Amino acid sequence: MKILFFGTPDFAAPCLAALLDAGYEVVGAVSQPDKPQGRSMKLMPTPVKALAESRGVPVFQPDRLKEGQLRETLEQLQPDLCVVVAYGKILPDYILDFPKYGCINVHGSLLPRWRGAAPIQWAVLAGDKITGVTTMHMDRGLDTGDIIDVQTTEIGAHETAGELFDRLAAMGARLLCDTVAKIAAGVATRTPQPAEGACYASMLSRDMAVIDWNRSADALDCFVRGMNPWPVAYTTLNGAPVKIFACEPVACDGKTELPGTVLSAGGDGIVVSCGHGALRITELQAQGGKRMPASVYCNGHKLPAGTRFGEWA
RNA sequence: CGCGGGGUGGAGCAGUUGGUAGCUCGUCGGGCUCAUAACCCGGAGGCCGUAGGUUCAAGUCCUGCCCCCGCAA
Repeated sequence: MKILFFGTPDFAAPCLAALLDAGYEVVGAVSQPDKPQGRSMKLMPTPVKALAESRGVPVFQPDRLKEGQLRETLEQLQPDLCVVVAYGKILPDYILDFPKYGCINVHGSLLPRWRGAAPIQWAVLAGDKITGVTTMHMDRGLDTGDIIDVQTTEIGAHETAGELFDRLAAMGARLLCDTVAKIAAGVATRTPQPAEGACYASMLSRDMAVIDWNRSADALDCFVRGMNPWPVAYTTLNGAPVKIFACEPVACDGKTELPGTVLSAGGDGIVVSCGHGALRITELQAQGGKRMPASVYCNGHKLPAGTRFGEWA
Protein backbone atom coordinates (compact mmCIF):
# COMPACT_ATOMS: atom_id res chain seq x y z
CA MET A 1 0.00 0.00 0.00
CA LYS A 2 1.42 3.33 -1.08
CA ILE A 3 1.07 6.03 1.57
CA LEU A 4 1.51 9.75 1.14
CA PHE A 5 2.28 11.39 4.48
CA PHE A 6 1.26 14.93 5.42
CA GLY A 7 2.75 16.44 8.56
CA THR A 8 4.86 19.24 9.91
CA PRO A 9 5.81 19.52 13.62
CA ASP A 10 7.29 17.27 16.28
CA PHE A 11 3.95 15.61 16.92
CA ALA A 12 3.86 14.23 13.39
CA ALA A 13 7.38 12.89 13.11
CA PRO A 14 6.85 9.78 15.30
CA CYS A 15 3.89 8.79 13.13
CA LEU A 16 6.00 8.94 9.99
CA ALA A 17 8.77 7.03 11.71
CA ALA A 18 6.31 4.36 12.86
CA LEU A 19 4.92 3.86 9.36
CA LEU A 20 8.42 3.51 7.94
CA ASP A 21 9.47 1.15 10.73
CA ALA A 22 6.36 -0.95 10.12
CA GLY A 23 7.48 -1.38 6.56
CA TYR A 24 4.83 0.62 4.77
CA GLU A 25 5.72 2.15 1.46
CA VAL A 26 5.72 5.86 2.14
CA VAL A 27 5.99 7.41 -1.30
CA GLY A 28 6.32 10.97 -0.14
CA ALA A 29 6.12 13.43 2.75
CA VAL A 30 4.27 16.70 2.34
CA SER A 31 5.26 19.35 4.88
CA GLN A 32 4.84 23.07 5.38
CA PRO A 33 7.48 25.30 3.81
CA ASP A 34 10.48 25.97 6.03
CA LYS A 35 10.07 29.02 8.20
CA PRO A 36 12.58 31.22 9.96
CA GLN A 37 13.07 30.18 13.56
CA GLY A 38 15.24 30.97 16.52
CA ARG A 39 16.90 34.18 17.68
CA SER A 40 18.62 34.78 14.39
CA MET A 41 15.56 33.75 12.37
CA LYS A 42 17.42 31.06 10.50
CA LEU A 43 15.51 28.92 8.08
CA MET A 44 14.93 25.55 9.73
CA PRO A 45 13.55 22.38 8.15
CA THR A 46 10.34 21.10 9.71
CA PRO A 47 10.72 17.99 11.89
CA VAL A 48 8.85 15.91 9.36
CA LYS A 49 11.06 17.15 6.55
CA ALA A 50 14.19 16.41 8.52
CA LEU A 51 13.05 12.89 9.29
CA ALA A 52 11.85 12.21 5.76
CA GLU A 53 15.14 13.32 4.27
CA SER A 54 17.13 11.16 6.65
CA ARG A 55 15.02 8.16 5.67
CA GLY A 56 15.15 8.83 1.98
CA VAL A 57 11.51 9.82 1.56
CA PRO A 58 10.86 12.49 -1.10
CA VAL A 59 9.71 15.76 0.46
CA PHE A 60 7.16 18.19 -0.97
CA GLN A 61 6.58 21.67 0.46
CA PRO A 62 3.91 23.46 -1.55
CA ASP A 63 3.02 26.99 -0.43
CA ARG A 64 -0.65 26.40 -1.14
CA LEU A 65 -2.80 23.44 -2.01
CA LYS A 66 -6.01 25.06 -3.22
CA GLU A 67 -4.98 25.69 -6.80
CA GLY A 68 -4.10 22.09 -7.43
CA GLN A 69 -0.41 22.41 -6.68
CA LEU A 70 -0.30 18.82 -5.52
CA ARG A 71 -2.34 17.29 -8.32
CA GLU A 72 0.67 16.41 -10.41
CA THR A 73 2.41 14.89 -7.42
CA LEU A 74 -0.61 12.73 -6.67
CA GLU A 75 -0.81 11.50 -10.25
CA GLN A 76 2.85 10.68 -10.16
CA LEU A 77 2.97 8.93 -6.79
CA GLN A 78 -0.44 7.24 -7.00
CA PRO A 79 -0.92 6.92 -3.20
CA ASP A 80 -3.54 4.46 -1.98
CA LEU A 81 -3.89 6.30 1.32
CA CYS A 82 -3.03 9.71 2.70
CA VAL A 83 -2.04 9.97 6.35
CA VAL A 84 -2.32 13.47 7.76
CA VAL A 85 -0.84 14.38 11.14
CA ALA A 86 -0.69 18.01 12.24
CA TYR A 87 0.00 19.19 8.73
CA GLY A 88 -1.37 22.66 9.31
CA LYS A 89 -3.44 23.20 6.19
CA ILE A 90 -6.95 22.21 5.13
CA LEU A 91 -6.83 19.62 2.38
CA PRO A 92 -8.93 20.50 -0.67
CA ASP A 93 -11.32 17.98 -2.18
CA TYR A 94 -9.05 16.91 -5.01
CA ILE A 95 -6.65 15.52 -2.44
CA LEU A 96 -9.27 14.06 -0.10
CA ASP A 97 -10.89 12.22 -3.00
CA PHE A 98 -7.76 10.94 -4.71
CA PRO A 99 -6.56 7.93 -2.71
CA LYS A 100 -8.44 4.66 -2.96
CA TYR A 101 -8.65 4.37 0.84
CA GLY A 102 -9.14 8.08 1.39
CA CYS A 103 -7.34 10.29 3.87
CA ILE A 104 -6.98 9.53 7.53
CA ASN A 105 -5.87 11.77 10.36
CA VAL A 106 -4.30 11.34 13.79
CA HIS A 107 -5.63 13.86 16.30
CA GLY A 108 -4.41 14.51 19.85
CA SER A 109 -7.72 14.50 21.67
CA LEU A 110 -10.87 12.51 22.23
CA LEU A 111 -13.00 13.84 19.41
CA PRO A 112 -15.29 15.64 19.11
CA ARG A 113 -13.74 17.42 22.08
CA TRP A 114 -10.93 19.83 21.17
CA ARG A 115 -11.11 19.87 17.41
CA GLY A 116 -8.55 22.18 15.87
CA ALA A 117 -4.99 23.32 16.25
CA ALA A 118 -4.00 22.88 19.89
CA PRO A 119 -6.02 20.01 21.38
CA ILE A 120 -3.35 18.78 23.76
CA GLN A 121 -2.67 22.17 25.33
CA TRP A 122 -6.35 22.91 25.72
CA ALA A 123 -7.03 19.59 27.41
CA VAL A 124 -4.49 20.54 30.04
CA LEU A 125 -5.62 24.16 30.24
CA ALA A 126 -9.21 23.03 30.82
CA GLY A 127 -8.16 20.65 33.57
CA ASP A 128 -9.39 17.56 31.71
CA LYS A 129 -8.67 14.34 33.58
CA ILE A 130 -8.83 12.13 30.50
CA THR A 131 -7.65 12.67 26.98
CA GLY A 132 -6.23 10.55 24.23
CA VAL A 133 -5.61 10.14 20.53
CA THR A 134 -8.11 9.51 17.77
CA THR A 135 -7.72 8.31 14.21
CA MET A 136 -10.43 9.25 11.73
CA HIS A 137 -11.37 9.38 8.12
CA MET A 138 -11.06 12.96 6.98
CA ASP A 139 -13.94 14.89 5.52
CA ARG A 140 -14.29 18.51 4.53
CA GLY A 141 -14.83 19.79 8.03
CA LEU A 142 -12.18 20.62 10.60
CA ASP A 143 -11.58 17.38 12.50
CA THR A 144 -15.15 16.24 11.94
CA GLY A 145 -14.55 12.93 10.18
CA ASP A 146 -15.74 9.48 11.15
CA ILE A 147 -13.74 7.93 13.97
CA ILE A 148 -11.76 4.76 13.34
CA ASP A 149 -9.77 4.11 16.51
CA VAL A 150 -9.39 5.77 19.89
CA GLN A 151 -6.99 5.34 22.76
CA THR A 152 -7.43 7.16 26.03
CA THR A 153 -5.02 8.15 28.75
CA GLU A 154 -5.16 10.03 32.02
CA ILE A 155 -3.58 13.44 32.33
CA GLY A 156 -1.19 13.42 35.27
CA ALA A 157 -1.84 15.89 38.08
CA HIS A 158 1.53 17.51 37.45
CA GLU A 159 1.81 16.86 33.74
CA THR A 160 2.65 19.71 31.41
CA ALA A 161 1.31 20.05 27.90
CA GLY A 162 4.80 19.29 26.63
CA GLU A 163 5.00 16.02 28.53
CA LEU A 164 1.53 15.01 27.45
CA PHE A 165 2.46 16.02 23.93
CA ASP A 166 5.32 13.53 23.89
CA ARG A 167 3.17 10.74 25.29
CA LEU A 168 0.35 11.34 22.84
CA ALA A 169 2.76 11.55 19.95
CA ALA A 170 3.99 8.07 20.80
CA MET A 171 0.47 6.76 21.41
CA GLY A 172 -0.70 8.32 18.18
CA ALA A 173 2.06 6.62 16.24
CA ARG A 174 1.08 3.21 17.58
CA LEU A 175 -2.62 3.82 17.04
CA LEU A 176 -1.91 4.96 13.50
CA CYS A 177 -0.17 1.70 12.72
CA ASP A 178 -3.13 -0.25 14.06
CA THR A 179 -5.53 1.80 12.00
CA VAL A 180 -3.52 1.51 8.81
CA ALA A 181 -3.26 -2.23 9.31
CA LYS A 182 -7.05 -2.44 9.66
CA ILE A 183 -7.57 -0.39 6.53
CA ALA A 184 -5.18 -2.58 4.61
CA ALA A 185 -7.07 -5.64 5.84
CA GLY A 186 -10.41 -4.07 5.07
CA VAL A 187 -11.65 -4.31 8.64
CA ALA A 188 -11.54 -0.65 9.68
CA THR A 189 -14.78 0.66 11.15
CA ARG A 190 -16.33 4.11 10.85
CA THR A 191 -18.15 5.76 13.70
CA PRO A 192 -19.62 9.22 13.18
CA GLN A 193 -18.60 11.71 15.85
CA PRO A 194 -21.21 12.43 18.51
CA ALA A 195 -23.00 15.72 17.99
CA GLU A 196 -22.56 16.66 21.62
CA GLY A 197 -19.34 17.54 23.39
CA ALA A 198 -17.68 19.20 20.43
CA CYS A 199 -15.46 22.18 21.06
CA TYR A 200 -12.55 23.87 19.38
CA ALA A 201 -8.97 24.32 20.50
CA SER A 202 -7.62 27.48 18.98
CA MET A 203 -3.95 28.01 18.43
CA LEU A 204 -2.17 29.42 21.47
CA SER A 205 -0.40 32.72 21.29
CA ARG A 206 1.97 34.75 23.39
CA ASP A 207 -0.64 37.18 24.63
CA MET A 208 -2.84 34.36 25.90
CA ALA A 209 -0.13 33.38 28.36
CA VAL A 210 -0.52 36.26 30.79
CA ILE A 211 -1.38 35.03 34.27
CA ASP A 212 -4.55 36.48 35.74
CA TRP A 213 -3.98 36.25 39.47
CA ASN A 214 -7.67 36.73 40.10
CA ARG A 215 -8.28 33.19 38.94
CA SER A 216 -8.19 30.29 41.38
CA ALA A 217 -4.96 28.54 42.28
CA ASP A 218 -6.25 25.30 40.78
CA ALA A 219 -7.12 26.99 37.51
CA LEU A 220 -3.74 28.69 37.37
CA ASP A 221 -2.02 25.38 38.03
CA CYS A 222 -3.67 23.98 34.90
CA PHE A 223 -2.90 27.20 33.06
CA VAL A 224 0.79 27.05 33.82
CA ARG A 225 1.04 23.38 32.84
CA GLY A 226 -0.98 23.92 29.67
CA MET A 227 1.17 26.84 28.55
CA ASN A 228 4.38 24.86 29.10
CA PRO A 229 6.55 24.50 27.03
CA TRP A 230 5.04 27.16 24.81
CA PRO A 231 4.21 30.01 25.05
CA VAL A 232 4.88 29.66 28.82
CA ALA A 233 2.66 31.40 31.34
CA TYR A 234 4.11 34.66 32.52
CA THR A 235 3.44 37.52 34.84
CA THR A 236 5.34 40.66 35.64
CA LEU A 237 7.52 41.74 38.53
CA ASN A 238 8.59 45.35 38.79
CA GLY A 239 7.44 45.88 35.25
CA ALA A 240 9.52 43.09 33.72
CA PRO A 241 8.10 39.81 32.46
CA VAL A 242 8.73 36.64 34.45
CA LYS A 243 7.97 33.24 33.02
CA ILE A 244 6.46 30.66 35.32
CA PHE A 245 7.48 27.12 34.38
CA ALA A 246 6.19 25.17 37.32
CA CYS A 247 4.00 25.72 40.33
CA GLU A 248 1.58 23.96 42.62
CA PRO A 249 -1.55 25.03 44.43
CA VAL A 250 -1.22 25.23 48.20
CA ALA A 251 -3.77 25.46 50.94
CA CYS A 252 -4.49 29.07 51.74
CA ASP A 253 -4.42 29.83 55.43
CA GLY A 254 -7.37 32.14 55.24
CA LYS A 255 -5.37 35.19 54.38
CA THR A 256 -7.12 37.55 52.03
CA GLU A 257 -4.25 39.37 50.42
CA LEU A 258 -4.81 40.98 47.05
CA PRO A 259 -4.34 38.41 44.24
CA GLY A 260 -0.75 38.48 43.01
CA THR A 261 0.73 39.31 46.40
CA VAL A 262 3.78 37.40 47.58
CA LEU A 263 2.96 35.66 50.86
CA SER A 264 6.38 34.11 51.35
CA ALA A 265 9.54 33.51 49.37
CA GLY A 266 12.56 31.37 50.13
CA GLY A 267 13.82 27.83 50.03
CA ASP A 268 10.29 26.50 49.64
CA GLY A 269 9.59 28.56 46.55
CA ILE A 270 7.46 31.65 46.17
CA VAL A 271 3.90 31.52 47.48
CA VAL A 272 1.54 33.95 45.80
CA SER A 273 -2.07 34.63 46.71
CA CYS A 274 -4.68 34.04 44.03
CA GLY A 275 -8.34 34.80 43.55
CA HIS A 276 -8.97 31.59 45.43
CA GLY A 277 -6.21 29.80 47.29
CA ALA A 278 -2.52 30.36 46.74
CA LEU A 279 0.06 29.17 44.27
CA ARG A 280 3.59 28.10 45.08
CA ILE A 281 5.91 29.00 42.20
CA THR A 282 8.63 26.38 42.00
CA GLU A 283 10.40 27.16 38.75
CA LEU A 284 10.69 30.45 36.90
CA GLN A 285 12.78 32.57 34.59
CA ALA A 286 13.26 36.30 34.75
CA GLN A 287 14.06 38.47 31.77
CA GLY A 288 17.66 38.00 30.72
CA GLY A 289 18.10 35.25 33.28
CA LYS A 290 18.14 31.53 33.02
CA ARG A 291 15.35 29.23 33.96
CA MET A 292 15.83 28.11 37.56
CA PRO A 293 14.12 26.75 40.66
CA ALA A 294 12.32 29.44 42.63
CA SER A 295 14.39 28.66 45.72
CA VAL A 296 17.56 29.41 43.78
CA TYR A 297 16.07 32.57 42.37
CA CYS A 298 15.37 33.72 45.90
CA ASN A 299 19.07 33.47 46.81
CA GLY A 300 19.84 36.47 44.69
CA HIS A 301 16.59 38.38 44.52
CA LYS A 302 14.86 39.95 47.46
CA LEU A 303 11.15 39.21 47.44
CA PRO A 304 9.69 40.48 50.70
CA ALA A 305 6.16 39.45 51.55
CA GLY A 306 3.79 41.98 50.08
CA THR A 307 5.60 42.27 46.75
CA ARG A 308 3.09 42.28 43.94
CA PHE A 309 3.16 40.19 40.81
CA GLY A 310 1.25 41.12 37.70
CA GLU A 311 1.49 44.86 37.92
CA TRP A 312 2.75 46.71 34.91
CA ALA A 313 4.94 49.59 35.97
C1' C B 1 23.94 43.30 10.58
C1' G B 2 15.80 43.01 13.76
C1' C B 3 15.40 45.17 19.29
C1' G B 4 17.17 44.47 24.29
C1' G B 5 19.36 42.28 29.11
C1' G B 6 23.66 39.66 31.00
C1' G B 7 28.61 36.96 31.82
C1' U B 8 31.77 38.46 39.68
C1' G B 9 34.02 32.22 44.90
C1' G B 10 29.88 25.48 43.74
C1' A B 11 24.54 28.16 42.72
C1' G B 12 21.74 32.91 42.55
C1' C B 13 22.74 38.11 42.94
C1' A B 14 25.02 43.27 44.72
C1' G B 15 29.15 46.21 43.60
C1' U B 16 27.50 53.47 44.20
C1' U B 17 31.10 59.51 40.88
C1' G B 18 37.44 53.96 38.78
C1' G B 19 41.17 53.29 44.80
C1' U B 20 42.03 46.69 49.96
C1' A B 21 35.59 42.20 46.30
C1' G B 22 30.21 41.87 49.46
C1' C B 23 25.13 39.32 50.28
C1' U B 24 21.79 34.84 50.24
C1' C B 25 22.17 29.57 49.58
C1' G B 26 25.38 25.52 49.52
C1' U B 27 29.97 23.43 51.49
C1' C B 28 33.63 22.29 55.71
C1' G B 29 34.52 22.54 61.16
C1' G B 30 32.43 23.48 65.99
C1' G B 31 28.12 24.45 69.28
C1' C B 32 22.88 24.09 70.87
C1' U B 33 18.86 20.29 70.69
C1' C B 34 15.26 14.13 71.98
C1' A B 35 15.76 15.59 66.97
C1' U B 36 15.98 18.44 62.32
C1' A B 37 16.21 20.72 55.79
C1' A B 38 15.79 24.76 62.26
C1' C B 39 19.13 28.02 65.21
C1' C B 40 24.25 30.04 66.89
C1' C B 41 29.76 30.55 66.07
C1' G B 42 33.90 30.00 62.88
C1' G B 43 36.53 28.58 58.13
C1' A B 44 37.62 27.35 53.06
C1' G B 45 36.74 28.88 48.26
C1' G B 46 37.10 34.49 43.30
C1' C B 47 43.45 35.43 37.63
C1' C B 48 35.60 39.60 38.43
C1' G B 49 33.91 35.45 30.23
C1' U B 50 38.19 36.45 26.90
C1' A B 51 41.97 39.68 24.16
C1' G B 52 43.80 44.45 23.96
C1' G B 53 43.49 49.92 25.27
C1' U B 54 43.11 54.50 28.61
C1' U B 55 45.09 55.37 33.82
C1' C B 56 49.47 56.13 39.31
C1' A B 57 45.24 52.70 39.84
C1' A B 58 39.75 49.07 36.22
C1' G B 59 34.84 44.31 38.32
C1' U B 60 33.98 49.55 37.56
C1' C B 61 35.77 53.59 31.25
C1' C B 62 36.81 52.30 25.58
C1' U B 63 37.30 48.48 21.46
C1' G B 64 37.30 43.40 19.32
C1' C B 65 35.87 38.24 20.14
C1' C B 66 33.26 34.04 22.59
C1' C B 67 28.96 32.37 25.32
C1' C B 68 23.92 32.77 27.81
C1' C B 69 19.07 34.87 27.95
C1' G B 70 14.37 38.05 27.06
C1' C B 71 11.35 40.23 22.97
C1' A B 72 10.18 39.23 18.17
C1' A B 73 8.90 34.76 14.86
